Amino acid sequence: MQNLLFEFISKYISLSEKEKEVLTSLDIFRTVKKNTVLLKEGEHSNNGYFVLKGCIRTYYIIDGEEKTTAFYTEMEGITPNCVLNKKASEYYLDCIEDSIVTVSNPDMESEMFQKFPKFESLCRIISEEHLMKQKLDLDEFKTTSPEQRYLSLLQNRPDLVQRVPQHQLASLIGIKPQSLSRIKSRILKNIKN
Amino acid sequence: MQNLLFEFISKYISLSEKEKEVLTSLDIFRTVKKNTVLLKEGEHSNNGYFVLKGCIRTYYIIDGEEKTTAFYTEMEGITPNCVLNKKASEYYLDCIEDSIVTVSNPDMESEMFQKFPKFESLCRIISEEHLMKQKLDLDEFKTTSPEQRYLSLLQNRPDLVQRVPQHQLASLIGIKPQSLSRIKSRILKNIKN
DNA sequence: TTCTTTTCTTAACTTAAGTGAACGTTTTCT
DNA sequence: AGAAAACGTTCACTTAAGTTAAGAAAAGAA
Repeated sequence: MQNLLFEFISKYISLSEKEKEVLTSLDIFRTVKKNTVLLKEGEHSNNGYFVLKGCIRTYYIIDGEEKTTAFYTEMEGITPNCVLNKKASEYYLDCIEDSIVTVSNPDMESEMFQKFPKFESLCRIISEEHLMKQKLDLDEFKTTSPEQRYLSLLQNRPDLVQRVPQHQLASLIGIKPQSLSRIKSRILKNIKN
Repeated sequence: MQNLLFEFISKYISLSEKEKEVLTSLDIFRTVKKNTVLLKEGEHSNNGYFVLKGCIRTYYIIDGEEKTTAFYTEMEGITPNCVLNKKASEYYLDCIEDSIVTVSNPDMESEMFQKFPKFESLCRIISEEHLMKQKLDLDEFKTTSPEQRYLSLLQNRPDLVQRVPQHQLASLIGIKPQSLSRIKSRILKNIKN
């Protein structure tokens, strides 16, 4: 399992054996069962996660309704809001598949940054990269229709369309499950003609 | 003008006189006239900007139509996509007011990081903070209606509603100018009753 | 200033998403 | 295995955004 993490990191910086040992010694790997809730609205957690296998979802409960806003799958990391701003979490995190993740917190981070400044570079670069992607995602959302967003999901995240319940997918593209059903049949109809 | 920048930075890290001098010596301050286009679709630029005064806008041209996706005002920074991914820019940047900005590029950055590792911490922290905000923005967009988004703008960015053309605001919340007009009159009507 | 262009609003009509309900299917639980 | 819950789809109806067009107001250029 470590190797997956090392491979990921090595895309950004090179790791010495010493550094790998320190990382391993932190004992950060956890297996999490499907449907486990990792974070609830209102909680103050310090845990950040990195998905090695499986899928984690973020969702809000607004007017009693679940609103799914993101999925994190293999080689994606999540630092919940409440870890950074020290406020109560506004959303939930749960595991929608049996998963293997790493769990870390800001104290471990600062310790690593002090021992190996390289890790702070790693985190800066990854943050900047994610920030860039996140902005593009918002831009895409602002400039496209629900149907276009569904087609783009089919293109760019075909795995998600398969592994995730449709009503959560609908939420992800900002519509109701009934509308997603309608969009699908509209697309099918247009293909046939 | 420097002082504005130093004040901003001092919210994150403390700056010695030496460091301030080095920053000043970089000669990064520029004034930019209203309507100046700072970046065009297809260009490869290395310039990042930080707005000291004024307003910069990002927009796409999709099917011949301008789609505004963001505004950057006082004390906000922009590192265009193309600087990080080294690909042709997908969007435009322009100045919608006479502005004062700093201009920097990755080379200057790495030089600063080497001379003063503190600056890399600064950039990591700011990146993480922005990433958090950006995710919240996307979550809000996914979970709200255009009308709610407009009301939230009135609340959270009343300055923008004043200083920005309405058709660009409409685009920002993902609708057409006609729909924004409609939403405004709907809101007015509801207040009266 | 005057002319031109851009911006904002309103209106009528079209299109697509929201809503509430029904129903068959799948999954989950015991 | 059997009952219950959750899920996905379809339908009829409602609501809101898109479209096209027109006209008034504001901003910018000559």
